[in-house]
Amino acid sequence: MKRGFAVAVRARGGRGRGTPANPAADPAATDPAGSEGSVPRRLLAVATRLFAEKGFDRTSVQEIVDTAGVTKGAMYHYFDSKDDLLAEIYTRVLRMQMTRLERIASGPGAVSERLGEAAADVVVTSIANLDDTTIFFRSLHQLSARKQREVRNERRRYHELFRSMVIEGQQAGVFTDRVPADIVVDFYFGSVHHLSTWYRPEGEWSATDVGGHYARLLLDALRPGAPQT
Amino acid sequence: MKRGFAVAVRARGGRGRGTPANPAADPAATDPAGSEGSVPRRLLAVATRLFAEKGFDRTSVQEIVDTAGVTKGAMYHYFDSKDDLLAEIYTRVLRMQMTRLERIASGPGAVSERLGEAAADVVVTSIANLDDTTIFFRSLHQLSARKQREVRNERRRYHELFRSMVIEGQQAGVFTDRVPADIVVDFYFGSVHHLSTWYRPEGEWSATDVGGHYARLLLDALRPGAPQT
Amino acid sequence: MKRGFAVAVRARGGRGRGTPANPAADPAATDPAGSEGSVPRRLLAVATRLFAEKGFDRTSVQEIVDTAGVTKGAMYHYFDSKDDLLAEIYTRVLRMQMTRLERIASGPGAVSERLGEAAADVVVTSIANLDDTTIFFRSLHQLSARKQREVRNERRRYHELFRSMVIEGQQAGVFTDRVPADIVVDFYFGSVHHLSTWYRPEGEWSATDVGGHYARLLLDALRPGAPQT
Amino acid sequence: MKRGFAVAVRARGGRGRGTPANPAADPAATDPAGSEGSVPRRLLAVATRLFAEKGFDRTSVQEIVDTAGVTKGAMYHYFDSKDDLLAEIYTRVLRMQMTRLERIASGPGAVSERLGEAAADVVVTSIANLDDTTIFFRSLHQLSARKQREVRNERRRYHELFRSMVIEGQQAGVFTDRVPADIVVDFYFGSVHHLSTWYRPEGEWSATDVGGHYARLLLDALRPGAPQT
DNA sequence: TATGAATGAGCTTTCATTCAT
DNA sequence: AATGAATGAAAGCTCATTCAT
Repeated sequence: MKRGFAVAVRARGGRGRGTPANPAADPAATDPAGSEGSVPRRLLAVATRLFAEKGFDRTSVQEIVDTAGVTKGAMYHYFDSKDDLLAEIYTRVLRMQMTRLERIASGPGAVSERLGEAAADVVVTSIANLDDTTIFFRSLHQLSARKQREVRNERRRYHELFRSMVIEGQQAGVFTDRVPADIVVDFYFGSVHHLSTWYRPEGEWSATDVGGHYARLLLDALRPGAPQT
Repeated sequence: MKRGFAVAVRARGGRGRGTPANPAADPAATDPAGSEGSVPRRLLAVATRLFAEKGFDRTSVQEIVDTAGVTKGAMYHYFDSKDDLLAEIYTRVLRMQMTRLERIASGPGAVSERLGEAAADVVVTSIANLDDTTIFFRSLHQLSARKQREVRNERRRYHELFRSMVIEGQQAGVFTDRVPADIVVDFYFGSVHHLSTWYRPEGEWSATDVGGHYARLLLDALRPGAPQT
Repeated sequence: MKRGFAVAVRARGGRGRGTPANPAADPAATDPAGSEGSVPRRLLAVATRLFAEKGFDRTSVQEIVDTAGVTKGAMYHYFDSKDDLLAEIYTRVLRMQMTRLERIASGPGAVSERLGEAAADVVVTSIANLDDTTIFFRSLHQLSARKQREVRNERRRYHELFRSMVIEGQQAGVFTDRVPADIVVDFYFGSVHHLSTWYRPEGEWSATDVGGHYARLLLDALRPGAPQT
Repeated sequence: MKRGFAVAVRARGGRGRGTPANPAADPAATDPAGSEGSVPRRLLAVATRLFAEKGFDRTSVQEIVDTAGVTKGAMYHYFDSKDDLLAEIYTRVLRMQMTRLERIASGPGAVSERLGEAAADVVVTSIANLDDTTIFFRSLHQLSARKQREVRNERRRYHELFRSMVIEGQQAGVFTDRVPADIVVDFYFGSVHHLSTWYRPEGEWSATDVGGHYARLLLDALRPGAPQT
């Protein structure tokens, strides 16, 4: 994104379900479609939806600006390129999830409680921002090499923090160490990233249900004791 | 794929195996169908590698045929479209995985053994065909609506079979039913599909290692007994 | 067409209505679709239908051979090119119409009777071979320059013969010469060539009706006497 | 045509008026929209000439834009497709001819005078726009099904108006009704549409000559009285 | 007499981006 | 802060024709 613009787009729920993940930050809720928020905000919101729906490469800049009700000139005034729009979405998602994880990991309580809370929270957040989740796991390779590296590094830091809780529990004997912490983390986040391929808001389970079940599965898998044959 | 061609491409795993771009310069012309298998076979192999490396939309037909050492006309002689190439890859993967799962599920042994074997096998197979795995979870939305439906149906059948083992164990009391079988299955296959985002053949773990760990995590999560808080 | 093949395709009616213009030449009437007559005959028949339906440029050789139930190799065995197919159609039409006109023009009877018969006959024949008529007026420019010249020359001979009857009548005082014979002929054949744009076999008028009306209009326009203001 | 552009191209007749292929080499840049009218206007003019010369399918978009001295992007900025260009030509011709006929038909004077004037006028107009006339009768089937229907409907309205004059004369006894008015109209417009296949501006007759002769033939054919045998 | 794989040139269309205003 | 005409490169696909068999 071009320097000098503070955009701070609020998170938007998956495909139309407005489930703000951070409702406190929602300023004006009286926005008819097409004129909500500032121009860059609108562009980012529209791009997120379209990228999730049709994929980055199949979404044209023309379509984005038409849907946002602005012109190409306006878009190129705020963003360097179409890639920039995608990079901005990644930045926003990473920042949000990192912030939440840091708060939980540094909180009080036993490590199993903190890990459980973090595991459930990332599920709930991923569901609340299903479009972001879809884009995240599907469009990484469409980012520039430079930006891909940035994203991967940031992601690694996130995984490290999560992993440090697993290791803490293993060292304390609260979790089994039959499976290396690295693998546990990749195992779990694979499940989380794939939520967008099967979760439907109108379906049987709420985001909280799924968060609870996923956390349960993780914690139970880490229970010490004789392995299941 | 156009009717009347039996292609039977064998699964190929890793990336980077070069295919001469200019087979005209190939002196050993004793191979009647080019430098590496028949033309459609070569096209499918090359397309798999390129789609996994760069994504479907970023791989041009020109690039595919140049790499396979044929012309566009030849490609369109065997395949209806670029989409058809992708569809063929999906068909091949689905058939292979379904066949393996059916064999394992109908085998002898306790349900926990069969589930564990199936869980490990799908990991090993996914790693042996990492390109296929990458394409599978990333390119579904680039298939035609019709073909997408077919793939999803076939995939559902696969999940059903896997789920039936989970349920069998839950009813027998071998597995806990704290988490619904549906969610267990989606949880596990999320992890499996995402193997391609982190697994590196040159890394610390063999495919069998990972298969063992993943199966272990699944079975342990299903162990009956008091839940971990 | 390649030398050495006698094809002698019988005329076929417009779009499915088998109204052979020259029924005496029809040898075998027991032909299931797809195997009627010799290969070149079938190709010509199929090409005629498709060229009339979709236009020359929009009909692919593949489509022609598929419909005729043969392969491309077979087609190129009998015809030099796709253009050759079209040229053959023109040759056939021209020959047929010229033969008929020569017979009528050299017959007995008053010039007005002969002109009327010729005028009606060309209408009936054009309707009986509506596909040919459609192709004739629409595809001339798709012929090679060489073949175009041939067709135009042949056409000129045909017009000359028709015109000679008009002039004969004008000189005999049976027809008015208010309008030059040249223009009368172009005027009339414009109407005839356009039959294929409006005439429908299932419609109100039979081919004979239209032939009668067209001949009537021509003869009445040529009646001597005070002009209509 | 894309919404929002008013093009209003004036009708152009003969062929061969060259348009510089390389307007970049045009020093007189005071004309803000290129060397000859606005870009869409130029494209339409060039397309009309080329479609008439070589046929719609044999004229490539590349050829059109090169001749007009613009790029493909520019063309697709103003027109949805190559078909759209053709559709625009049809719209223009239909509108022009309808307007003229309406003016004449609703004018004063006896029906025979009005019919004669209309008959001569359509000839003169068709000759003044020979390219349009060529395209009109030859390319209808290359239009989209939707647009074809529109054109046919508009054409039917035109024919209806012309036919209403014939019927008016027949009912008044000024014209014979030996031949149904429907057939008279199709007969006459066949002749008119085919003008482009034989009329040459450099030839023996002026457009007015031909218009007079054609109208004469029509009116004389409609004269009441004993038919010519 | 016929096959059908393969060619290679050409087609229409899309699109991110620029730039004069 | 914003417009929208124009660019230029590349995309997917079609097709008449050839040729070894």
